[in-house]
Amino acid sequence: MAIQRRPLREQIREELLLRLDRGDFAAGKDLNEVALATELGVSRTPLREALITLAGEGILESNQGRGFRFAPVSGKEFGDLCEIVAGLEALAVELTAPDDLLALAPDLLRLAQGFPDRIAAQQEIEIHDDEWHDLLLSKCPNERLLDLLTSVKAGMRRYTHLIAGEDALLEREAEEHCRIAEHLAAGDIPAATAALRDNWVDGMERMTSRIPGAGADGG
Amino acid sequence: MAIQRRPLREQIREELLLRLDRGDFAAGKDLNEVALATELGVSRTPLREALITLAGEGILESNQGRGFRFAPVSGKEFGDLCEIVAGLEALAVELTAPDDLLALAPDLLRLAQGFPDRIAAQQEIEIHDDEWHDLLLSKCPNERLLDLLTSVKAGMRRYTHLIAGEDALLEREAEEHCRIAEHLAAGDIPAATAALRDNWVDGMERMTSRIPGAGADGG
DNA sequence: TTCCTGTATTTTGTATTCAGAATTCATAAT
DNA sequence: ATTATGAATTCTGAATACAAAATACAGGAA
Repeated sequence: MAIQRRPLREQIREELLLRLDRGDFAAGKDLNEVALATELGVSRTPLREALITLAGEGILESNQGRGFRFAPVSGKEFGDLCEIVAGLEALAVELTAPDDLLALAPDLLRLAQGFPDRIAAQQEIEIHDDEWHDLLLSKCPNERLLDLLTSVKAGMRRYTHLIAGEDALLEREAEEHCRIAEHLAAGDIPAATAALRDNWVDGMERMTSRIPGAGADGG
Repeated sequence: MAIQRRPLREQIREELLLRLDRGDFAAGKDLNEVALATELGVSRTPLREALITLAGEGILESNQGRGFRFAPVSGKEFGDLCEIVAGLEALAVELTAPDDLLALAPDLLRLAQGFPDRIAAQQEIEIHDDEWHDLLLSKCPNERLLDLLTSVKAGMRRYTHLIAGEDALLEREAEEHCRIAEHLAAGDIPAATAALRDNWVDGMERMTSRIPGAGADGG
């Protein structure tokens, strides 16, 4: 048995992200530290440490004297995040050895084609999507870049919930993944990164229409 | 008088970054929380909050039961960071309105040409360099991207100290800035971003030779 | 002498306490 | 009726207290 000793703040952070994924938190509403700490069975200290970490990642925002809250969704911010992730993922692909990309291509194609049934649960679809992107990046040697991507993507999750469950959009996503994989299989990395950027830009456009207060500051 | 009420953790974070810039901390050595807190005149609580924030930014690393330490320099990590900043800055330029870049070009050129005297203090030169890059990015509308850049750059500062004070290298830096500004003045944004990437790649190469344990993991 | 082991000390990680700010609610004045 | 004012309450931000882990050190055995 592998005994793991990890700081509470990390475990709490993960639990909070999980709950955010489940949509447990109302965006824009200040969250109560004592209530949350009690619920989690920890004291306020490690909870606050986790909250501060999440604030540093841009997932929460903090206001002096008023505590923390999950940042309200905003079309502008989602667009900003998409641009960033698009740029970073493209960079990660460019930094990956061409041979590795070539080796990865078949698996990526298979994964994209085996997109889960449209009936499948939202969560499952999102996990599948994440898996595809993780596989794509798996051979990138720049560890800091991968960390950064993970962090930025965590801040996007609450947006991707809004899109899930739309058949046409999912089909389009799978199709785009296939195209990217095909470019990689053909050894055409510039085309692949361009398609990858398009994938995120498309995602942004798909989303902005259904974000309350899209384009504007949101609130 | 503008009354400022900011959380201690933020002020402490800035102070720690300042001290890091001054080279007060021995990299790789665990830092003592009680001693540091006493020195700063605060309790351990907000200090630890600042440390956790810095750890989230990759500037510190934390080990269970052993506290925090400034991550030891490593050629590999510096290279990773350069690639990231190069990619992000190039992205920021691409996202800036061409008109804004055109308007910015003369100021950028002037600033690059007026590079401080080689006799000037290290710190002054670094500030000047930062100013140039800040001006370059000043019209980028993607706020999250700018935040991210600030954070990543903060983690690089302890590396840039190692290079300062080398005449030839500084001259080269100024020269590259001029070239980028000229591309922008000519409205050739792709050439400018390419030169910008080169600027960072060059910076990486300039540095790796003088980082202890360059290329390898550094330790 | 060197290496191991057990104890003392130091230092971190977490809980609790305290002080002050923000919010809420009630009351009074316009 | 509405708005302003002030007290009471709630909650955050920071300090202190406590427990457990890590380190340092001393003593003993090989």
